[in-house]
Amino acid sequence: MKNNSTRNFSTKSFSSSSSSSPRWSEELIQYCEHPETFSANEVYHFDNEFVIITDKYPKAKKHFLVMPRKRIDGIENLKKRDLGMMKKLKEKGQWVIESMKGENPKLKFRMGFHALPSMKQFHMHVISQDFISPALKNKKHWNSFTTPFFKDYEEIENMLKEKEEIKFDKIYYETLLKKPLNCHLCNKKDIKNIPTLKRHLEDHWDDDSSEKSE
DNA sequence: GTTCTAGAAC
DNA sequence: GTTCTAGAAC
Repeated sequence: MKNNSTRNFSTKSFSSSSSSSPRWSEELIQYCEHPETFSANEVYHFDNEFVIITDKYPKAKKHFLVMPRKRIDGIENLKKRDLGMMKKLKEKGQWVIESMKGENPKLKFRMGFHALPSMKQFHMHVISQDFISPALKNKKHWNSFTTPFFKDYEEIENMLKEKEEIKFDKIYYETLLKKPLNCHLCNKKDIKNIPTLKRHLEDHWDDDSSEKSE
């Protein structure tokens, strides 16, 4: 088998010939601009104002991104005037959660935002709290959803009501991502490594009790 | 955001 | 020797 590396013609003049941000960070934008071009597995729902996609690398059994189709670069570019959009965003999120709970009442959800998102285009995570998924692979993945790095919807809405700008300290929030692995359901702290954490999460899912002794 | 992989940890 | 993490990616 050959390493066919001869595909050098630059395809698709995407938005960033002058911008310095890498292409991968802009991947969400196409879902907002052309939701109709994606399969139902990728785009769960869309209308004129919002798109709901299934996360390409889900970190739990159910993991969606809910986004306004209007271009908003990131959480730091939210303004007070977006409070109306936010309320509808929340309703979209709640709608997905209800739908998923209909499929499996055992699922618990949070909806919210990363303090320091990697992807452009403002997006809200709707993620089930089992965190059982092959795509959850490292400490950063874990801590981004289980430490204060994850901001619940209500917190952001309240911040926006109080201040015109939302800004999180980069240094501080990056340190949160390096914290030890602690269980989000029981008092187990400093879990040895990711494979051990994954077994622990499976146990929680199986016996459905949020208090584990081990 | 992911992939890949060197070398740390076990 | 194998498992696991964490940093580079031009």
